[in-house]
Amino acid sequence: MNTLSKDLLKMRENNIGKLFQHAARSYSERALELLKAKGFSDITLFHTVLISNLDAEGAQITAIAEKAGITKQAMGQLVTELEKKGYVQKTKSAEDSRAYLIQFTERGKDALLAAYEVKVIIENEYKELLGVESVDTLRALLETLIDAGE
Amino acid sequence: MNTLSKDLLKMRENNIGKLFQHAARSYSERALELLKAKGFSDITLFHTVLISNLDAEGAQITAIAEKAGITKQAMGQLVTELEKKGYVQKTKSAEDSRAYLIQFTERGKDALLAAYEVKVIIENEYKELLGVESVDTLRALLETLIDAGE
DNA sequence: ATGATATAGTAAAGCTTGTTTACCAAATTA
DNA sequence: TAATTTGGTAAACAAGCTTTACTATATCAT
Repeated sequence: MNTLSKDLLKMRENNIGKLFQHAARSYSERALELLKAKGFSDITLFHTVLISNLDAEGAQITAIAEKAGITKQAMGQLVTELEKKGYVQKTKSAEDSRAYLIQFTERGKDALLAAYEVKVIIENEYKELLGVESVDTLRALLETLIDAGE
Repeated sequence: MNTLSKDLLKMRENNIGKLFQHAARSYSERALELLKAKGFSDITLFHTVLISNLDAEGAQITAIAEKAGITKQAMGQLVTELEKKGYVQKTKSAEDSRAYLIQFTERGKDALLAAYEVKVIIENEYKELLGVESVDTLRALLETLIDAGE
């Protein structure tokens, strides 16, 4: 069973995992492109990890980190970067003097709104390409797979 | 248009890009788990970039790199690592004395076979979960999206 | 109230998965 | 034969993290 048949080699192509990866990258690149077009060229997708996990009331670093599924150190770094760029602000928490409250600045809110618009644009592009029903199907299938994997 | 409504915040959840990412990670983790169970615990998914882009006849580093879509330096590093682990061998090319021929060792062929089996196992798991037709649909939709993105 | 423990956050080092820049040697082309 | 291209290596750097270790504050048990 050790000889490598040509057939086997041919069948290596197109595993679903790779399709997921390519789709993810394709989405990311498009999203970044659109975000740039809307005037947010200093944000990377790394930054959107924070932006998309912070809510309007603000939250503590540890809480956002947990929600985002990364360490608090990594989130701390993100906060520092986005604070420098003027998207979030960091104030000492009134209730807990160890903690900080991270909140959107006005520019941060603009970015969140833009991110949302980008999402809608891309989904519409998908709908044009595949049809509305197929996009729903795609989403449902992905969700089923992801839920099963946990 | 600057106020952040709760509704908007709610709608941030579940963008398709994230679903792609999660699905990709879920696939990767399962693949690695199965590969480990088959006795290949010293390979990471990074390594499969080489394994899945090398064919039975062997090829030059630059050629594999181009196929894999990474730089030749990165591929060179991969080759070095997998050579150390005994999965590939590197011999001087007869035709071009600048070049090397990278080929699978017996263990490398075993790994390739195992990788193929893993792929089949995961696809069967997906078919059990979603049904055969839906897996085909999923694949077709992903391929359409990816093709359009290029 | 006090000591033990948990939690919020920071700091520094290291890892993975690469890229960029710079280079050498051999091959090809002019 | 000179100029350019190609195969490969080396070293430095970068993104996007994690691990380990630490400080300061808060909470819990006694």
